[in-house]
Amino acid sequence: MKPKKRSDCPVSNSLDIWGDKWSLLIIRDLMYAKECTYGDFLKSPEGIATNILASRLLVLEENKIIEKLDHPDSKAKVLYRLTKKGIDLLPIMIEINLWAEKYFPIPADIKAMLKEVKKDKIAFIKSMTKELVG
Amino acid sequence: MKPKKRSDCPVSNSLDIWGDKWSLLIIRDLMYAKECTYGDFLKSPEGIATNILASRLLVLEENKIIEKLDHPDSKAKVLYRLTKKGIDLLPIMIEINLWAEKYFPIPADIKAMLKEVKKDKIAFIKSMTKELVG
DNA sequence: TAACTTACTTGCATAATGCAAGTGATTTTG
DNA sequence: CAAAATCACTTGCATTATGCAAGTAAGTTA
Repeated sequence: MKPKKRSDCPVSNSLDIWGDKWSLLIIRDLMYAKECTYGDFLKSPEGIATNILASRLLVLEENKIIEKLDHPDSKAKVLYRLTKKGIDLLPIMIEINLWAEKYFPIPADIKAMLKEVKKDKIAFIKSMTKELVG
Repeated sequence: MKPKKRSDCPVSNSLDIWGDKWSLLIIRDLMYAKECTYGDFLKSPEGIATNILASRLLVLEENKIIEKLDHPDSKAKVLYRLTKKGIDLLPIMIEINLWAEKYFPIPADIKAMLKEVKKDKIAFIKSMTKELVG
């Protein structure tokens, strides 16, 4: 663990963990899929480099945002999952999507999801959290 | 403008603009102060380097998150302000603070602000938006 | 008008990212 | 059951971004 703490600001502290171009995409994948293997992350459309993926996964794990699980089918595979701390990033992720929707063109499937969000944001978060925890 | 667009994902598109360790801190400063000079940003506790600050301000301006204004007192000074697009990042900023509050120790003044937020999030955003726009 | 601010730029060292190839432990296949 | 494939990474190296210190030009103050 590096002695990174630029200030007492909560925003700064948060960015010290996941404030880069890749971490939130890893977290996004886990929110959509609940469980991902290393290879699953590599398949995402943004095309993360494998060494970067390894280093981000390590930082996220060290900070208890994600955790590793044994894969039920094979010892060669590893499953990654969000912890509660990671799942709690969901409101941030949703607000990012809502902001983006206002200013960029958005894929139809995500637009449909955001329609649900806007009906009842709290209910949406609660239900998705339940799904990810369980 | 660089041809940066890693995917159609709204999260990815957003991170392409402000997904780094500094941009959201600049935006935070503008949310607290409404208007900042170049020197004001440099005074923030995280200690951004002046060349990095210049490059981030440029990217944020190119993406219409912030805008430059003439300083009323002096031609030597420049005022930076959030655009509506920038102000609309407020919900994200709030959720980051709320997440951080759950998992880190938080300065008392920010804690007090978050208490207000939790009383009525929508009202808080509306009133702060109004203040920043006006 | 000389000293000082202000908003940057520049040069250079260091760190992070990106790409291609490699490794060792499993797991599947012929 | 040995060889090929899969899986989760590492490693080496080129490129890019960040960080630091110093410099500069326009504008302001004493």
